[in-house]
Amino acid sequence: MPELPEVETVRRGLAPHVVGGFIDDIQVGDSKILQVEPHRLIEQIRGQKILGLTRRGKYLIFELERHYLIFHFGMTGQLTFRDPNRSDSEGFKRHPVTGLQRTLQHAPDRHTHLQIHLRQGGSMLFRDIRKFGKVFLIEKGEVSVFFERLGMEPWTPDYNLKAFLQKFGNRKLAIKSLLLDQSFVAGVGNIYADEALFAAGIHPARKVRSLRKTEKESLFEAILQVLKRGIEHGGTSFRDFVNSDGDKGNNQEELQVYGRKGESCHRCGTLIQRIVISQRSSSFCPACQPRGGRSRAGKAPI
DNA sequence: CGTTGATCCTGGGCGC
DNA sequence: TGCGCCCAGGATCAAC
Repeated sequence: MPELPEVETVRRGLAPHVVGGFIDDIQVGDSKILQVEPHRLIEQIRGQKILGLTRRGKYLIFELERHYLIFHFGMTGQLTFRDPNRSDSEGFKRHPVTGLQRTLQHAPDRHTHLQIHLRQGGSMLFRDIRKFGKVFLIEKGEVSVFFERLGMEPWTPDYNLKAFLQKFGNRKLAIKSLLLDQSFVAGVGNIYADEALFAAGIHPARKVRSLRKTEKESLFEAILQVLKRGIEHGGTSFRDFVNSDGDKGNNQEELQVYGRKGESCHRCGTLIQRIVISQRSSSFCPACQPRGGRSRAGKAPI
């Protein structure tokens, strides 16, 4: 579940290796993940210079001369840099405690669906076990249409309290579902949605229309806070996430509720519960995030 | 229009 | 030990 902090972690790790470089050979494994004809992709990007590497929500964007090459990691997508001057690690390593499947720099395997070799040496490997990831190639002029349905981007002028409050409307769905909607705030997924709701003291099943203004304001800040912490800790490696070096992040150690069902709340000791909202698991502290809300909006704990 | 549910996919964990 | 079953879920699309 690479969300905004994980994609940003990959972006930061990859940029120094690839920006300014030229694309040489391209190898395609399972073309299912490609949203462009394989031969067209190869034709169009071979020889192109990588002018920049940016991010929008959960999308990683390579700026080429005439195109944008765009990655979405889905559930298990990994984009790593393979340095020819470093040796590959042998297969995959299992973390002794977390059981996390991990690897440092690795050679392509059966889950590696795209290899982009660079002229100066080195290559980018896109690996995706569940193949929910996608690779797009679009003309530069198409970029605004491509992202037109994406919502506010954190840390840009678009992400402001006034716009945030307006997006709520008088809707009936659960706040958790709204947070997962990429047309609301771009980049928030299941992990950071649960973490933000905990930080704001809001029960995930609360209806959007029932939230007080003070609660919405808390959530506005909480989203920024949990995303920032996620980036600072190199992303959350709950299962498959690895950074551009093939190494895991550290933010899983910082999680307050996600994946902590049955464990004690770090803030009050109550056991963390898990419920399902719109087919998605939601973890929360029943004491810190009361179903009926609070008499006064809780300030972010931690 | 708003909202929910099915769908894609594979590995891991569990029960028997 | 091995098999079958179920779960995880981002985005999209169909259906209510």
